[in-house]
Amino acid sequence: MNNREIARALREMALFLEMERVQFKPRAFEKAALAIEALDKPVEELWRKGGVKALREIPSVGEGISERIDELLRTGRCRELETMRRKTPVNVLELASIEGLGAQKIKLLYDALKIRTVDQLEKAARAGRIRRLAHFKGKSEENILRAIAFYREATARHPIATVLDLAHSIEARLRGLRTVQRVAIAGSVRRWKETIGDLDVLVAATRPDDAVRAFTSMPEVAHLYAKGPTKTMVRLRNGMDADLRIIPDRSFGAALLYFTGSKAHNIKLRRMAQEKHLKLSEYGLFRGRKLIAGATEEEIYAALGLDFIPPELREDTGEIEAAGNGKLPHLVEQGDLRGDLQAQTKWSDGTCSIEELAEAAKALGLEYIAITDHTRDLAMARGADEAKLRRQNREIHQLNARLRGIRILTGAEVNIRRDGSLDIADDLLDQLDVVGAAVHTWFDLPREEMTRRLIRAVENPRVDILFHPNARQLGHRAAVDADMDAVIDAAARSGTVLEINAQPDRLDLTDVQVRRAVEAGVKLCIDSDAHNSGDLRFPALYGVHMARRGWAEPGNIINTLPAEKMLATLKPRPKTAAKSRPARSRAASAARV
DNA sequence: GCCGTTTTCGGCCCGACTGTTTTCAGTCG
Repeated sequence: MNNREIARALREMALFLEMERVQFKPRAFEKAALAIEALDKPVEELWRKGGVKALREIPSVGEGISERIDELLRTGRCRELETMRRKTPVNVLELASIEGLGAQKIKLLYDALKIRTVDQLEKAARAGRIRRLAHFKGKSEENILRAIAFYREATARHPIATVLDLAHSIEARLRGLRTVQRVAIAGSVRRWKETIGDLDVLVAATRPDDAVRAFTSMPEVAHLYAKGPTKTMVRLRNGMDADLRIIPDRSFGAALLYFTGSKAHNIKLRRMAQEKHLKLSEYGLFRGRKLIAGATEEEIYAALGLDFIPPELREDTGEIEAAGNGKLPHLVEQGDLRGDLQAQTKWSDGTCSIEELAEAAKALGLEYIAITDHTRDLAMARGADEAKLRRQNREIHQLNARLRGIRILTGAEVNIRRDGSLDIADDLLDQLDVVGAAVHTWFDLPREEMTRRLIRAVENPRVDILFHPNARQLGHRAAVDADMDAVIDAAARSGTVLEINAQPDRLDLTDVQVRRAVEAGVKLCIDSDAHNSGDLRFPALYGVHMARRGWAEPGNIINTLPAEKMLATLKPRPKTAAKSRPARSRAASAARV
C-alpha cells in the first residue's frame, strides 16, 4: 500500500469523524494524512524496517494512527474505517471534493436523500430534490451543479512554468491601475513550488473597488465564487482558482506573510505568537488590540524573534527553528551561477551551433558552458558515437582558441543502459571535461533493479554528474521508481555530482531530494539542459529556486565556482588521458566545494 | 489523536464569505 493510499484512508476517517462531530480527532487524522503525503519515502519501507515504532517517527503520527497504518499495511484494510463506511455508506472523499460540500452537508444529504455518490448528487439536484432540504434552499442546487461540472473538469496542479506568465500578467494589469498602491503575487508561486494549485494576488489600494472590478472582469475569469470588500475568489479558464485580497497598506507585510504560506508555516508562526501572548493574523501582529508589526514581513519575523525566512523555505521543515537560532542557510542566488554543465547543440537534438550557444551563455554573464550532446544509444536524438564526439571535441578546441570571455567545456550526456553501464567507451570519456550520465530508456524497471542501475552509474569512476536523476517530465512522465536516498548516499560516497535540472518540465532533483543531498554532503550543479539559446535562462529562472527550496548554499553548487576550480571538484581522470583539461592531483580533486 | 523552550495534561490558527437557521453554522484557505 503506497503513501497516497494510506493518506486517503486517513482522510476518509477524518471526514467520517467530522460527520459524527467528534472534537479534534478529524484534524489529527487530516494532519497525519498531510504529513504522509509530504513524505518522500514509502511508509511501507519505513514500516518494514522499523515496524510500528518507525511509523511514530512520522510527524503527526502517534500511537493511535500508527496502529491503524500498521493494520492497513498488514491486512490492506482498517476495520474501524470499514465500520464507519457501513454506518454511513457514502463516498465521502468524492463528495467532499465538490466545492461547498463538507462533512456536515454530506451527512445531511445522506440522511435525507440517501445520496452516496457525486452521480446521485447530480441526479437529485437536477430533479429539484435538494432545494427542499433545510440548509439547501434556492441557490444551493445551482451551486452544486456548477461545482460538479468543475469537479469533472479534473483540476490538477499546474507546473509553475505554465503559471508564472499568467501571474505576472495579472500583476502588471493591477499595477497599471492608478488607485492601486501595491501588488504582490503570494502563495505557492512565491514559494516557488514546482506545481501550483491556485493563485493568490494581494493589492493595497486607495479605491479597492477598481481592483476588484479589474480582477473579476479579466478575460481569464471563468466563474466568480465569492466577492466581498476584502476577498474575491474566481475560477480561471485554465482551471485554476485565483484569489484577490484587498489589504490595508499598514497590514501588507502581514498579508503577504499569511498568503505566501505555507499553511503549516503560518500555523506554527501563529502558535509562536500565541505563546508570546500575541496574535498573528493577515492584518498584523497584535498585542491586545495594539498593532505591533504588519507593514513588512521583516518586522513581523523580527517581532517574533526570528530572522527573515526566504519564501522558498516556508514549509515548516525546520526553517522556523533555524531562524530562531540564527542558523538559516545563506541560500544560493541567481548571480552566483558562473557556468552551465548541460547543453545540447545541433550535433544531437539541439537547435543551435556550439558557437551560438557559447555566445548566448556569454551574453548571460556565464564564464563557461559544457557541451553535452546525446550519445549513441539515443538514435532518435541523433546521438553521437565516439568518432562524432572526437570531431566535436576538435571543433570545441578550435572555438576556445578563437572565442574570448567564454570557455567551452567538452562533454557528453551519456546514456545509462538497462544494466547501469554506459554507451560510450571509457577511453573517450577519459578525454572529456564533463561526463554526464542519464536515463533515457527503460523507465519502468522494478524499484530494486532501477536503484541498482542508478547506483552503478553513479559509482562509475568516469561519471561526473548524474543528469536529471528522476528522469521525470511534469504532467507527462512519472519519476522512475528508485530508492533515491540510496542513490544520494552513493553519490556522497563516490563524489558524484547530482544535477538540479532547470528545464521547467523536469525540475529534477526535487526540492526534497536537494535537501537530502545537501545534508548528505553531495555536490550539486544547476543546469539548463538547453536545447536552444533561450533555455539558458532556466537555471536563473527556475533552477536556483529549486535549489533554494532544498536549502542549498553556493558552496553546495559546483557551477558557482570558476571553471578550473569547478573541474577540480569532478572525479580525477586516469593519467593517460585528460587532453583538454590539466591533469588533476588527488588533493585538488578532493578540494571541498 | 497529537504534542511539548509554559510537556504527560490541556490545549488544538484565524478570519472571510455564503446562505439564510435574522445571529450563526458550514466551508474554505
